[in-house]
This record gives sequence, C-alpha cells and structure tokens, in this order.
Amino acid sequence: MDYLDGWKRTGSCNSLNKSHVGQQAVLMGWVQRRRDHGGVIFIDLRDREGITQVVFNPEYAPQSHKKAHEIRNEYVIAVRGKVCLRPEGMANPNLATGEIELMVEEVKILNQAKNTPFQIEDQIDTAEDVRLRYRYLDLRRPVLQKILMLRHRVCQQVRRYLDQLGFLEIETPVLTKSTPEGARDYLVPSRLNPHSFYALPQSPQLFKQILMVSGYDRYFQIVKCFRDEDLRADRQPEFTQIDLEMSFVEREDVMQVVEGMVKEIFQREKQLTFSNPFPRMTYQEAMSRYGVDRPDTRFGLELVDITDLVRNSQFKVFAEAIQKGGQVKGINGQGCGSLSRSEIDDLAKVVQIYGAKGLAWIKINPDGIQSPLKKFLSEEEIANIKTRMKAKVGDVIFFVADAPSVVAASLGALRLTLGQKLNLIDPNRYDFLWVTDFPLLEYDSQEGRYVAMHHPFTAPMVEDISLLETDPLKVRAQAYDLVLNGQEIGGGSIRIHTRQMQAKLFDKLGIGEEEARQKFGFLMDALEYGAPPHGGLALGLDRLIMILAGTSSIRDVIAFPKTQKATCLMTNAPSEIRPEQLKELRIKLDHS
RNA sequence: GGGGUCGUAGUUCAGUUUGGUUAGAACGCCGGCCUGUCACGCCGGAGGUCGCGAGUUCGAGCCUCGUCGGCCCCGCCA
Repeated sequence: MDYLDGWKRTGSCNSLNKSHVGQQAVLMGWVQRRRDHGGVIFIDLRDREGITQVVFNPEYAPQSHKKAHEIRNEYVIAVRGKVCLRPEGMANPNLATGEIELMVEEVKILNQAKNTPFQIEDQIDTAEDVRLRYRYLDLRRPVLQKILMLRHRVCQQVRRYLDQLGFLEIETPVLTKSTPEGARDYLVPSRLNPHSFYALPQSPQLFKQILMVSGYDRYFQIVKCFRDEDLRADRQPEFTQIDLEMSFVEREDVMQVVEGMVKEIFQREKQLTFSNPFPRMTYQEAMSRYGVDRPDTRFGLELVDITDLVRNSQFKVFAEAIQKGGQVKGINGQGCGSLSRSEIDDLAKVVQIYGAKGLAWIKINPDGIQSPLKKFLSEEEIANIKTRMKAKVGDVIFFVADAPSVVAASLGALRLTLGQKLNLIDPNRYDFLWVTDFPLLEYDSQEGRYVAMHHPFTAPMVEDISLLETDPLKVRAQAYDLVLNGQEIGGGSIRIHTRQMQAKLFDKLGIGEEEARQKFGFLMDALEYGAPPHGGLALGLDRLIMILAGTSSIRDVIAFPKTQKATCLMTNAPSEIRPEQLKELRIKLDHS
C-alpha cells in the first residue's frame, strides 16, 4: 500500500474532457470496475462527481500495469498520467468524460477494500436492512450522493434567501424542558440533578418566540427536532425543520416570505417558475372537497355530499348513518366501469382501514345501472345521485355513510388510491396550496378536553375571540399550512403575544393556572415584558427534499436514518449502558 | 396497542402447495486465458446456522407453536 507522498489531485473524476487532451492529470477515487483484457486493463475510477476511465497499458507503463493486477473493486487508488482522446469509435456517450481516458504512468494503492455486500451502483435490489447496516457503502452510491448534495444546495439557498431578508440564524438548546401537549418527548436524565430530566425539543417553538420578545425581529434555524412517536415512510424520530419567526407581522407577511423561498428553491432545482401566488383553500373547504387538510390538487375525483338526497332512503345503511348525525358522501370514479368485482372489493378494504363499515357503489353501464343498492334505492334517488355526481356511462360511484370524520378519512384515502389506480397523478407536476382558517381547538374525547389543533400558542382570529366562551370549536386560528402534492411540508401561525390571551387559552385547554406557571411560566412572564406581535412557520426539510428528489422514503434523504423500530442498524443504537452510568444518574431499571 | 407482508449462498430469488437421496439459479467473488473494453468475453472453482428456539415425525427449508428482525399501514405524530 502506498502513501500520498505529496500527490495532489488535479481535479475530480468528472473534471476532464477533450480540452485537456495532452495534459498531465492526477485523479484519486474508488475503483468502480476493473476490466482486464490480459494485455490492457481498464479501470473506471469514481468519486462523488463522476467516473473517468483510466488505462493501464503494458507497453506504455509496465510497472503500473503489473500493479493493476492486484486492484479490486472499491480499492482507493491514485493515478497520474496523460489525458488522451479515446481511439476512433471508442468514446462512451454514457459518460460525461467518455471522450477521453487517462493513460496511467504511475499508480498508488491508497487502501484496499473487502468485497462489498452489495454493488456500489444506483440500480441495486438489496434489502434495506443490509443497506442500513453498511450505510457507509450505501451512501457511496451516486443516487444517494446526489440527494445529499441536493439537500446541501437547498440549505445553502435557504440561508442566502433568509439572510438577504434580514433573518438571523440563532441556535436554541437541544437539552431543554419537557412540556405537556404535543408529541411524546425524548428524555435525557440529568446527572447533576438526580431524578430530573431534560427533553429534546419537539421544535424550538418557545425559544423562537422568546427571541422575538428579545427584539431579534427575524430568526431562522435549520434545526433537528425530536418526537418519540411511531415511524412511517415519511416520519423519523429526529427530523429537520427550516424554522423561522418574524416580529410585527400578520399572516400574509409570513406566507409571502415562505412562498418566495420555496419558489426560489423550485426555480433553481426544477427550473420551474410559479408566477402566480400559491392557491389558497380554507380547512373547511379542503375537508369537504378532499376529505383531508392537505389535499393533492393534481387530480379531481372530489368528494360530493349526497346526504340530503338519501336522508329518507329505504336503504337503511344511509338513512341510519344520517340519523345518528353522520353523512353520506361519494366519489365518482370516472372510467372505473372496467374494474372487476375483486378490484372493487379491494377498494372496500381501503375505506375499512379508516373505520368505514363498507363501500357502496353504483356502476353506470350502457344498459342501466348495476349496484348492490339497486333494490333499496328509488328510481328518483338514483337519478338524483347520478345528476349530483355527474356520472356517465362507464363510471362507478362510490359511497361511504358514517360520521363525518370517518367519511372524510376513508373517502380521502379512497380518492388517493383511485387517483393512482387511474393514473391521474402527473409526477412532474408540483401543486402548492396554502390551507388556512384551521380550527383553533378540537375536542379530544379520550382525554375529555379541548386540545390545540396546531399548538397552544397559536392566536385565534380576532373576529372569533368572543366565540371562545360560547362555541370554542368554531374559533378559527391564525394558522396556515403549506401543502405540496398532498404532503404537508410546512405549518405556522401568528402567535399569542399577550399574557391574558395565553392564560385564556391554557384555561380552555384544561391547563390550570398552577400547571401553566410550572410548565410555561417563563413564556407567560416574557409576554408581560413587551412582546411584539409575531408569527412564523416551520418547513419540513426532509419531506421537501423527498419531493424534490422524487423518493418515497424519508430514509433516502437522511444520511443516517433509523429503522421503523427507531434503531440505527449501523451503530446499533439504542443500546444497553454500563451499570455505573445508571448509578451516576440514580436510575434503576424496571425489568418486569 | 392493532392489521398486512417478508426472512434460504456475499446479493436477489426459486424450492414450501404434496415433508423424503447431495438445497438450486442468476449476479457477485476466486483462479486461468484474453491488448480496446465500458453489464468485456471464454473456461474452471469455492461459497449455506434455510433468522432463532421448541414441538410433531422414522425423517422438517417445507407442518405447528413461540420468538427476533426488515418494510407498509391504522392508532399515535400540539
């Protein structure tokens, strides 16, 4: 094995082209592949920028050619030689450097490599647990390197953009205070304060509000947040937010800043220009038309309410659901007429996951309708439904009758399934949407109290404040979510900035005065010392990168992600610790 | 907490329906040959705790029970 001995790279493995022919060059990188022809040996040399073919010729450089025999895949080598035009007809159009090659004069083997458990290339079929165990090899694959480079560019652009607008990047603590509400906290025991625990932040929410009180005016941070909840394809226990907060602003001001930032990112990364403001939709409208608060507006198949048409229907499933305060809504599956009975059964399984008891359907055939409901519905009812649903021959109308929340969730999910099945979703389209006018509170029947829909520091709409006493669920929040292609990529609000209003909210949430003082005393106090009106937003960086990279797993955009059981297969975290460590922390384990 | 799915050479899989001799294939790897390949080619070879543990059986990769792990989903994620 060899040392660098003062060698310096003249460029990356993507740096050489026709214009360098005749020059000397030094390249270093990993061996992608070796092709030994008995005489001449070719090696594809790879670094994060690209690949260059280097050539070992027994006549040109006998010593190096001999040494090339012992080189294997993923060896780390350095080569010095002359840049040559490839012989006539030998150029490789698939390679950026394909017109040239490096005729090696001297080679250094900088390190050897064992056989890797999988090939270091984009197209592999390897199980994800193997990839995660050898994440350092997985990350060597160009497809992942490109994503992390994309992530870097986006972060740099966010910093430039916000800096230009006068935002200050200020760090907030990672060891902080556990607070009620929201997700489960990750806890860290305090050695110096036995029996006490820090919590890792679910977000820097309170610190950024305090910074506004302190007069920093405009803050941002690209920051890790921690939530000890179950994982999903788009959820990790530690994830990154682009977090920002502004003073002396209203909703429009925050939305404008964020919109401008996102537009710049898409301009640069996707060469897409959004000349108009992002569309807006109220929460109410989103729920009623799409069944979710983050609608994918790239396709139709909207939900249609037919409750009034079937209120007195002979079909008991409909009538009884309505009687219990529920509703009946439908989706016109345009062109679903070709679906088989078993495919429709599969669709029924989709809605059942969300609590629907079944999926009713009416198929519009050329010779009339086909439906399990046919004998329960009158001619008039069917005609009315067909008109309301704008159904024509070849369509299938699907219905769910249940409580409004079940109808929304199940039909919202069915809509997405149908959109995919019918190929209605254009993957090259990027539909942004602001969802506004969220309810401030929702009722948690399990806990028997109101909980904040966004968080307890969100300001109510000024004109709704009086409703707090009379009809709390009707109070709208000064909150806004940014939705992209049916994914929530950001959310924010104008915050409460007076102690009185904050106290009122805590009261509504069933947080007593004593508890409020204990958990949020510092915030309450701070609000009494001249807190300016302020508001902000946080964007989910990981999800944004997922969409930009076109990947369906959040693990593809995080260098060292965790498994669904929140473990790291590379380091084997979390792990047991030494008894002395526990003793220092005055912690005893319960092995029951 | 619940539902689904997967686990067999380094990797991806077949074999499980119907238990039965020595568990196969491809890619990768190793060796030999080959001076213009770029998925190089040709010849040869090595490589297995069938996730783990019990059980049924004359006999288990295959059947039963348990357990561990990966992935997707519901709940959860202010």
